[in-house]
Amino acid sequence: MNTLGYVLLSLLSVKPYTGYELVQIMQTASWQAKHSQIYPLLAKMEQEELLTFEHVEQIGKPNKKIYSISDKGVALLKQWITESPATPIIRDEFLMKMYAISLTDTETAKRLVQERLSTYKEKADSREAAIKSLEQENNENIKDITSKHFGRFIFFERRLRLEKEEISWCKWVLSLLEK
Amino acid sequence: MNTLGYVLLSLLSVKPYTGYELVQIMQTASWQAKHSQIYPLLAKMEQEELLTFEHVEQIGKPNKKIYSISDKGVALLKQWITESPATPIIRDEFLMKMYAISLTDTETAKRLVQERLSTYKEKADSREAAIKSLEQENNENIKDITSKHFGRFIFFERRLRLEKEEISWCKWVLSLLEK
DNA sequence: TGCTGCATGTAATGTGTTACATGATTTG
DNA sequence: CAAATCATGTAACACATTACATGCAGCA
Repeated sequence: MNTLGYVLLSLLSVKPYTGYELVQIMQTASWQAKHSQIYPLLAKMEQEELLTFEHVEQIGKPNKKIYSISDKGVALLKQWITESPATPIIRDEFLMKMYAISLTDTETAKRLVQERLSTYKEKADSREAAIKSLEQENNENIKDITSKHFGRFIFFERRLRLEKEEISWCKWVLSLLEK
Repeated sequence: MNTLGYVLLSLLSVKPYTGYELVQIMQTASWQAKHSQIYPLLAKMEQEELLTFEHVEQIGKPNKKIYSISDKGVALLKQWITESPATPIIRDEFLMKMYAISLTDTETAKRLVQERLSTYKEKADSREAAIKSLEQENNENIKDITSKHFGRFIFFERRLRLEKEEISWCKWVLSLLEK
């Protein structure tokens, strides 16, 4: 089992999802993968009895498979969580462009930072909405580790803070570029 | 040419480096790569005349090749910078573990967050040192885009802010776990 | 009528990691 | 005396992306 497998287990530990949904969720999470990687892996994990799936026939839409984590999957996931994580991998093209930004003119620099700012404003907005709905849907105390939603709460909060930080950095750089 | 190639060009646009040094720099940058990927690519880029290298014989140490960016390389890099960057890729095992943290006990959770906190404290410290030395080595105004060091300055600053944010989030989570 | 969303899957290709290989010098 | 640092390189393997493939519904 590779890390992606454990990531899928983590997501499915909250509730059952289709492969299609997992792709969407991962886009705004801290691990990305394309459907071509996810579908075969889900099938493999189902064969290894870490997951089960339910076939759902639909009208007007393609049929789907809803995957759930098994007891064996939960046990494996629990064990993985306790192990020390590998150092995060970041591949940020934009930031590498900033590294050599003096090669370009101020206008291009401003445009790039402005684009980045807009992107992250949108991201932060939808993240805030996600946190709010998580809070509203659960009257219980999600700020307690015993809550089923605690993990997602601190996770979303982490991502939101990153996004806000990005926005504040962009504004700071723009102010330097205005001079 | 793939993105890694452009990343190497970005780093070499500041000053010449050996492949070995590039690996070290990239570890704390926003793109990581192993030497097994870098050495063949540098050779290929040299053949395409984007880079030149100087053979340096050493005593007591292995000989080395110091790579410099060529005019052709600079032109290609400039063009790349102006293009809209791809969305960043994040693979953060730790955060994905946090997603499912309620499966584990409070002590394990604390340990994981504490480890993360320590790692990022160290990172932030060395980052601060790097910024200070960049400021001190250059009396000129590095906060101006015309400065050759402006790019690295805003880049380092970005990374430092991320690292500080991580520390503050860790402390926040630990405070929630203490309850 | 062409595009997007829903939903799954495979094949070919490209990128990245681990392992193999070498060898002197310094540090614990 | 073992491990780490410097320094480069290749080969095998694992992981990830792009492209190919299908098909209905709703929207502009």
